[in-house]
Amino acid sequence: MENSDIKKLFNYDITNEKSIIERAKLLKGKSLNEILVSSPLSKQIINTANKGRVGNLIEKHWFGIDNNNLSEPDFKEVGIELKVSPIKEMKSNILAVKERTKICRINYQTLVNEEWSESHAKSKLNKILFIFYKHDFNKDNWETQEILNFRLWSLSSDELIISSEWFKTKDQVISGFAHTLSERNYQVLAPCTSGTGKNIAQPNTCNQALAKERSFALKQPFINFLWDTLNDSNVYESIKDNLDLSSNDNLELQVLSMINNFSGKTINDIAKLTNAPILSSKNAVRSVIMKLLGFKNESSKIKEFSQLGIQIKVIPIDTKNKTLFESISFPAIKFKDFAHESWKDSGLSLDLNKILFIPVSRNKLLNRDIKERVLEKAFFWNPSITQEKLIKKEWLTYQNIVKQGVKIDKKPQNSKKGYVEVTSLPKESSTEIIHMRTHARDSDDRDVDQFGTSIVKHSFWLNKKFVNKLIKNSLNS
DNA sequence: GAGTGATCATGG
DNA sequence: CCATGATCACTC
Repeated sequence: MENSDIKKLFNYDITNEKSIIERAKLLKGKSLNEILVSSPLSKQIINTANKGRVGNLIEKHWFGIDNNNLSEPDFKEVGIELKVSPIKEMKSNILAVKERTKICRINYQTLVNEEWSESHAKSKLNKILFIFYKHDFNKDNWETQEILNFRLWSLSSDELIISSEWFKTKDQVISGFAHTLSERNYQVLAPCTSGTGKNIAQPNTCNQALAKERSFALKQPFINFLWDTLNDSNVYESIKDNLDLSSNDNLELQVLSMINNFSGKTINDIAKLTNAPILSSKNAVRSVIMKLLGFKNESSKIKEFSQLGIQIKVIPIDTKNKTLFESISFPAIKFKDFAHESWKDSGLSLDLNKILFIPVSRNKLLNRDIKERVLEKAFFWNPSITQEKLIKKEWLTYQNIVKQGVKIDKKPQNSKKGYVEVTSLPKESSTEIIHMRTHARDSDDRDVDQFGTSIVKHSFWLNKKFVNKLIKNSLNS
């Protein structure tokens, strides 16, 4: 279609950034069906099996751009690439980006000769117009999915980390190890498997090893940060600014050394040294740590941790044995959603992406006072390849049971209701790393599964024994 | 005292 | 009020 035709039919100037943004603004609140209905083009049957369907629909029926597989940006005159990103409801009231955003396919043969400034990836990354829509996994509701918001993002602010990860991928391909690439070794721009999953040839390999087909993708936490700051950017503070760091490379080490400088001290001592108030709430310890890390507001979110998908867990341990009192919980799942999730995009997979554990010890019997608790040695953890495989296996076991329908028996016991509900879900003792367990206000705080069965709210927990091993390893290292 | 389902308590 | 971090409490 000619640009002049686009102007006539779609009422905006495809060669002008402002005009494109004005057009994008009108998308807010519209359902996919409304977009189709308002389209000046003839409708076609949408193939709901096509993963690019939402993007294609918006490109074609809202912006008048023909679907293509050219390697130039969608709005080529202004160098803007259009990406749609599904938003899912993680827990009530909290909306988050569902998955990574694919940028472009990696061509191993040509990548090795590319320069960053002229690369295929950079041409797609320079400027991206993200369009966020509310995802519905039920295909029958496909057309009612609604556009929530949009954001124009420029590479410049994050080019350092993104280009360095592009080079990291390139270097590995140059050295003939494209077959050992893994998304897990990257923080923002990652080579993730894509396409049909088949294995293809790579240059420079010495044993003819085939590599999986991959694409560059911006990882979920990074996109989620862009989404989250649309709504309220004030809740974030930068830890790099607070600690005066120059790059992401040593972020973790710097954070650790900052915290571990104070290990062995009581919360009271630390609060005094950092001029932090001690709150009466359960996150009192966390608040003190935030002050220690230089945060002005102890309830701020940490910008870089959000972008990199790192979360902090302050974990109570016993002074003597340095072991957990309890397993560690994550937010409650929603049974209906859990039955439909894929492991990679699951809530748990994101929660386990990377964790900063901050153990705080107390005497099991005597010491109830938060002030007297002692900061122990903090450490980062993310699942190793072996651990992740096991976690995924255990997660799938739970998912399969939920898919079939959880069985619930009432067993008499001396509780409020006179019985406890025993489910067919595996217990902690029969798993190694994670288990599922009730997580509710009380036994009337319930969820409903896809069969209409009422069940007490549950969440995933990290097994006590497993985390105890992590603590031990950290103390011995 | 480990294991497991139930429940408390705070702050947003 | 509700989600969640934290912990309780009953049974074996």
